[in-house]
Amino acid sequence: MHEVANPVTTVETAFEIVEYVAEHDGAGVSEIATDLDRAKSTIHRHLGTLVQRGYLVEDGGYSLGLRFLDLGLDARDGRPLYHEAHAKVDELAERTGEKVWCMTAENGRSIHLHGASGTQSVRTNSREGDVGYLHQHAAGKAILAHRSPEHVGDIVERYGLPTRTDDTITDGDELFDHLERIRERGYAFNREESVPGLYAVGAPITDDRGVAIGALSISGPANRLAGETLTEEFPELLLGAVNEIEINLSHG
Amino acid sequence: MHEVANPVTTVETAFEIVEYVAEHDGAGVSEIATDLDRAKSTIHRHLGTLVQRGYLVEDGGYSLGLRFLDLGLDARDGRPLYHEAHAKVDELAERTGEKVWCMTAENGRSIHLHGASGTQSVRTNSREGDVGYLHQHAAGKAILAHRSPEHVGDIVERYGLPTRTDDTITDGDELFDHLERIRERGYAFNREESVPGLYAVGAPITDDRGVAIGALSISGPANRLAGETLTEEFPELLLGAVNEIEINLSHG
DNA sequence: AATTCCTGTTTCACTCATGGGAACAGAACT
DNA sequence: AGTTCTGTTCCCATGAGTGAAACAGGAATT
Repeated sequence: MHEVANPVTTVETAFEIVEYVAEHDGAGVSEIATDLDRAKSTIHRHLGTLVQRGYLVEDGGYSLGLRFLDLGLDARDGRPLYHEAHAKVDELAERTGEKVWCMTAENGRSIHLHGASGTQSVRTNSREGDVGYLHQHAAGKAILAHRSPEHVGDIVERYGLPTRTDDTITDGDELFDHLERIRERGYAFNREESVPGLYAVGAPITDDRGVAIGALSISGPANRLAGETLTEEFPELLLGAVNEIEINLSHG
Repeated sequence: MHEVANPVTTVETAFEIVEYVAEHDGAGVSEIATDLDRAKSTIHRHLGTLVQRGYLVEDGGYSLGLRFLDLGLDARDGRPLYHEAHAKVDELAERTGEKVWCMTAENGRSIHLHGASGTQSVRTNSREGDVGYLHQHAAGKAILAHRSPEHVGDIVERYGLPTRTDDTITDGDELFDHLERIRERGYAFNREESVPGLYAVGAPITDDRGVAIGALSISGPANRLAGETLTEEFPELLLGAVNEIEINLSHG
């Protein structure tokens, strides 16, 4: 997994602070110092520099600055996948009435790129930009199935297989078995592996070399995604959409 | 403007690198090193740590990581203004057919929070998350008009009054005159001060104490935003929308 | 095929900046 | 007035970031 030899520790603490503020909006110097186990003076100085650059704002407690929004949208808009998948995701959501996501992978984690809700979509607590684990959902497994075994092994080694429900895959061998079948089948299922009562289908978006660069998924309540809807109708819709996206990406 | 005494310089260089990559997508170690005038080894080590944390990705050249998207959307969703203004902006765009923006200020700079296009909107190159100068547009001036003169003075001192068109305000006294009139009038105009041929109206969104926390603006081609449309109709629409937003913010 | 000129990588001293401790001030509450 | 938080500032020691140089690998040149 190519560990970094000498990380710049000062930068790491800076981002630890940023990430702490992200999770504890409105935190103050003392609170951050005690929770991160650093001297108040250290935190104070870091906060000052981060504020000056616009990455944090202070208003009786520190919060994330909108500087991140600029960079974040820049990052998103830099991915052709986002642009190509956007309309297709919306279309699938309208057609199926369910929740549809375009996801991608980065650093061995899954990232929600764009989602659309149909008329009867379940309300999940997922949000664009959310970071998750690839082995926990249909889209992520579809991606893993189309990556090299070494790559998958590295990811498992790096993050483990954290559990979310009783049905989350927690065993490495089991995961590889799943991926094998997903590769043969062409798409992945998720039966309550991430959220109880939630089923999903996911299909990979691959590049010219057959490596997955992302995936689309349709998810909904288990009772509605039953029988041929789950095993025939939705997979077919996904494969059609995915195919179009792949063509547009290799373009044109 | 409360300068930071001792900035953490290592963190500053880290963000210099991040910002460089944002503007030069796909840049490499050598390029960054020469342009930022640092040793290659330094850049190399910084890039490594930033990649490991997910803030950059490497794929034959470095790019912004989607980690920023997560933080950026977090920052955006943390602002009540964004949520309250969202629907109103969409509504105004549909009703007027023009481009409507909700903007806010941070660190003395303007930030595009949410925009909506009407049926005949001009295509501007503005994007959500974009950072700009407050004195250059209607929304920004509306905000400045409802901030303390000292605060405005600090901002002018910090960033100057950069020009964009022949009509951009470049003189401090002139700016304060404008703000005076905007304060009396209740809304601001922008006649080709940011983009040639583009007119706009902006109205401030203030808190309980009368301090501006953001603004709405409607912009369109000068020929269409003429006469009473600019001076009567749109200001009235804006003031109505702004008023509702203010009520919801102080809530409720 | 050999050479050149790019990359990116690694190593290693040196120095400077980071980090922590402690002293300080100001607010909020008792 | 006293207590206990908060955030701020100073300063010193040390540990970490920086840069120079040497290195390796690839691409494009000859």
